Amino acid sequence: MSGDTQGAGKRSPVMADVAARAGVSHQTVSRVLNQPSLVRPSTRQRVEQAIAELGYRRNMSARALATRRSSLIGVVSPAVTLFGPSHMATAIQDAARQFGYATISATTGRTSPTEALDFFLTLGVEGIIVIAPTRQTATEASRLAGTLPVVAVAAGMGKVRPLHVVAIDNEQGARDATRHLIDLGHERIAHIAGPRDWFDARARIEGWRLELESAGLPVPDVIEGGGWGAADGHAAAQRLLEMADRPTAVFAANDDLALGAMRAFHTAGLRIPQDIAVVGYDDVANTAFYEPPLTTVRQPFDDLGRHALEALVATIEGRQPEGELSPPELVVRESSVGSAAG
Amino acid sequence: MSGDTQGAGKRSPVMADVAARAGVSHQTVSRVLNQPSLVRPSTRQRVEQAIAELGYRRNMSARALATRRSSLIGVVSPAVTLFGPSHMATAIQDAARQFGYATISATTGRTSPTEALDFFLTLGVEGIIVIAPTRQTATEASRLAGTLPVVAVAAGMGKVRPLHVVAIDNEQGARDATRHLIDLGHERIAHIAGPRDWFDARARIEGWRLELESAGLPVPDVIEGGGWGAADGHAAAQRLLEMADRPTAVFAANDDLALGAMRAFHTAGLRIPQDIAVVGYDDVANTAFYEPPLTTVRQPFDDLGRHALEALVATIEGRQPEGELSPPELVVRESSVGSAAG
DNA sequence: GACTTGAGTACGAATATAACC
DNA sequence: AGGTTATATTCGTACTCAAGT
Repeated sequence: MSGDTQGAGKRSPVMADVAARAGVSHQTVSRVLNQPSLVRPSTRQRVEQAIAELGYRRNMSARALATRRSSLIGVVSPAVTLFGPSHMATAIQDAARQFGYATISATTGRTSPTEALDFFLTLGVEGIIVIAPTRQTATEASRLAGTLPVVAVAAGMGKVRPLHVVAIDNEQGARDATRHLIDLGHERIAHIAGPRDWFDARARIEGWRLELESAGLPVPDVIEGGGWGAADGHAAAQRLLEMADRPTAVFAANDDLALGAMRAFHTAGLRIPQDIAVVGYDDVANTAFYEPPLTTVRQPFDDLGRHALEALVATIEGRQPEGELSPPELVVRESSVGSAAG
Repeated sequence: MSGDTQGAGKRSPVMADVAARAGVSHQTVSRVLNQPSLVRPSTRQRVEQAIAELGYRRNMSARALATRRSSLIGVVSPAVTLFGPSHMATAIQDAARQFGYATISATTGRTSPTEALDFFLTLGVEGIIVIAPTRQTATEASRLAGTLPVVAVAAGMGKVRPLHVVAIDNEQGARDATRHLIDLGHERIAHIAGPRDWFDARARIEGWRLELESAGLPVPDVIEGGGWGAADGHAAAQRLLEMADRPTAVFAANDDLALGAMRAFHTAGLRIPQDIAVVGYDDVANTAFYEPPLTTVRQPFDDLGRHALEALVATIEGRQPEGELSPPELVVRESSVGSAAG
């Protein structure tokens, strides 16, 4: 069973090959690559031509070994099926590329945190970004921070040394959503909450509560969604429908919960928003085509991801992280205001 | 500005440290790690203990340099916001981990194919998986295959040496969907197609057409969605509504198109499925909570991803790729059969 | 002395070869 | 011999230091 296997080409050229072709030492080639200004233009050009002709490419492993820098960053995130985390992961990846880093990702749930860390450390990542939606993951993240640079993305951690934390202001977004419903004249505004161990879920509950209180409105019991899925929203809405003093508006902790709730309302014969108004959170894809189009709060996930990466790079390079995050933004659609009503 | 920076700990232990602690040579340590059976149990145990005590961990860069194997695999995929590609990417990642590989991903669109390849080659990936939904990307993928092991995931490529191609049978899925509508008694069944340059889009058109023909039904003109988004489906549906002999059923090339179409139908006052039945494709998240719940075709993306990875690993190791793919599966919901109707 | 270039070695693990009990 | 362990070299790049113009 011998014979040519796919990809079994000739050995790729190394620095020495380039040096030989250009008639210089390998050291000069290295300098052309790393400190071009120190090389005489004519020599440099010869070397560059040799590089081009040979299709030479630096070997990252050797480079990493010599510089003790892998150019690798680890990203830990919860299940990628979730809109926020997956968007952030993409944003992080793009930003990393711009800074010359490649990202390796691990998913919480499939891989245990310890296992993921082990994987990352063996690969020699220079830093880790942890998308930490719960206290547990955040705690684990902060534990790592003693070992190597870590940035956590967590909605409600406050400052936790030695961890740098970036976060969107979920509380403000929730207040905006609730305020919107109050402004429309609603007085009984329910909240379908996400899993209580998520910072985001808690922050949205808090924002909803605070806004109701500041408007002098009653704060009903939170309706527990249990999870983040449409099925959870559907179940929660059914419980809501059985309440004595049924709310006239619902603020759901995310768009999936809202979608499930709307389905339950329709099945029960209620009209949205005439009989019950609905507001979601996240502005996931297609919310504009829900039945009816969903009013929701758009989150600057791209910003957040880029911000997290920049903070990590700053930390790796020993600088102080900076940068501003754009706030969440209410997107008004028909699920709260109707097609032509106010 | 000197002082301790986060993560600036002491240098991590190397093989020599382990060797010193265990009172052996670094060579013996290496053997304990790579060919334990060749080391006397008592020695092995001493070394293993030293490893544990020091928290020693192999340095991948050095290892990669010496073995000429990076344990890295590159994945090229279109925008991650798309359901199929992102699911597959996750499945690939999980499978890769099991085989001892880490995945690095690049997104078509943000990064040019050439640029992505360059990135991968510099990192020294051992192979590449290209999720190639269009002829263009597939062609680019096949071009790489001369350089290193490549597996393409493409819905309609057929066999293209030296490329190994894995694919789901989109045509069959489309036939199943169309058959379902025919069985329900529909005779005018329209198709809202995806972008024509996607293999998947073309295969679904073909399946729809073949099934109509084999049932002796007329094959109306394809309605071009243009893109894959709900907005595209919405626009396409509006054109459909203006048709003289309006269809009684619509098979959309994916769930987003179907969602947009349903929105347009509702706005036009049509009932689904009584006035017009709708079937989608993909079974994305939440389709069970659409208004009404959407009949669709579930694709085995996880299988496909794992399959692609296994094929790549086989190719890297010089074996012949094998394995079976599970077929697509029709998921019947109310958008085609109503809540209690037939 | 300013500017370029080259020789030699370190990085950390793997491995062929030799030495040991 | 046979089973273990040690020595020396290799992988490809970066960087210090010395030498050359």
